[in-house]
Amino acid sequence: MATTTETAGSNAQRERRRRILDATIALADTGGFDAVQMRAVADNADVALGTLYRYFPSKIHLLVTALGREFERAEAQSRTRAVPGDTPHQRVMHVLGVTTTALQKQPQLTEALTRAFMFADASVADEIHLVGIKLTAMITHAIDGTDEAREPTTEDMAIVRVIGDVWLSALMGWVTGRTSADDVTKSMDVAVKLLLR
Amino acid sequence: MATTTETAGSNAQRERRRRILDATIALADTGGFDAVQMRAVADNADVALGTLYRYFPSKIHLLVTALGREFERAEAQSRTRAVPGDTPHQRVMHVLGVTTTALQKQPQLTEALTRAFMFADASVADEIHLVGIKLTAMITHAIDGTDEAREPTTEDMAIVRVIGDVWLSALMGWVTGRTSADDVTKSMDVAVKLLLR
DNA sequence: TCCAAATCTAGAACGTGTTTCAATCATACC
DNA sequence: GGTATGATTGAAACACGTTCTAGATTTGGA
Repeated sequence: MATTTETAGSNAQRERRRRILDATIALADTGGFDAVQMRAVADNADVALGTLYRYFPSKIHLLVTALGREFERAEAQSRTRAVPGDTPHQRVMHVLGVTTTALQKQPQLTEALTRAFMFADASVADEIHLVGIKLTAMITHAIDGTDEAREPTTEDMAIVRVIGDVWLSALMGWVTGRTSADDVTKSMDVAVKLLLR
Repeated sequence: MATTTETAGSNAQRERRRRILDATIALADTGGFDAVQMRAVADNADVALGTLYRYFPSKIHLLVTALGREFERAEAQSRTRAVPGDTPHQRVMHVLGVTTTALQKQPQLTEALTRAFMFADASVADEIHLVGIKLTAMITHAIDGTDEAREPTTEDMAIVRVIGDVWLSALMGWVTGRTSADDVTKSMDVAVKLLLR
């Protein structure tokens, strides 16, 4: 793999970067989007405010990058095992259900990361794209069900895109307190039923 | 109709409210979300900052209310005529196409209103709900195609919900500069094809 | 018409994201 | 080892959403 942002720079720099992202996640987990204050992140990560801004040009970049790291972790884990369920619908719902449950356990963190994702503009396109790829991989893997990666068809990809859209929208409703976590699962179920038939 | 927020208060108050919303739209149309600064809105509407906050408790409330007003206008207009097209798919795409074209002509305004919608939390639930109702009405009317309103089936409503979700997601990609307006139309087309078959 | 209550105004002030700057520190190269 | 270059620090300053206050104005009822 080519040298990416994660592995660039000196040891000390990689350490700083890790501390910053750890502090970000910790603060987000405690108090959500509003608790991720740049001064607090800098303090907790033991770097100066200016340094924080040298590593991440905005709060949104910071949070979306943190989201990418979490997503990467989740997707890597999901990749290791086959998804239970007899039909694509069941398997997709299984993955979505597991994920939703996980998100429910850390509502503040979910709120912070989702808000950042929604607010991100073109300057964060790369990080957003990474998240999209990971999500697509997870759902495609679920439709497939096997350990082996298969080349998804055009229709598969379209379906996955729509599922991702519905998911984001449902998540948005949940993190903004307009709907319940149950509603997320329900609307996913309806959408998946419509799409995988 | 019961006395709603729009018609409550004295003449002078209704006038102030209208001036505020007009100033909001004008600023949004010029410079998008960032240009809608509370001090600028107050100045342009000839009210004090404190008064602005008495009418709308936050910038998000202000923008989402303005969005509701615009949506109401659009839906009222769409209600007056039958939608052209021979199939539900064609008719829905016609409505979405017309709407997307309209939004493209005022990209800054679209950006401001969409961002506000995405950022809105539970305290704006009423205004959000109004927008949802209007959108649902427009798409249901398009599926139907006739002048007469028909009671939508459960499946209709589910489909309309999913279409709305995909639309929001596509719009989000567009207003944040990650995708083109063409992409919006394309992804709507794919989603509608998947759903209305 | 007059008064009490509500509303409006002008402006200061606060919090947090972001920028800037001078001084200090670390690193790489001679 | 010495030095140039870049990174880091600490702190101040700015922008904009939001809150607050004291006084002026408007409104609605007696």
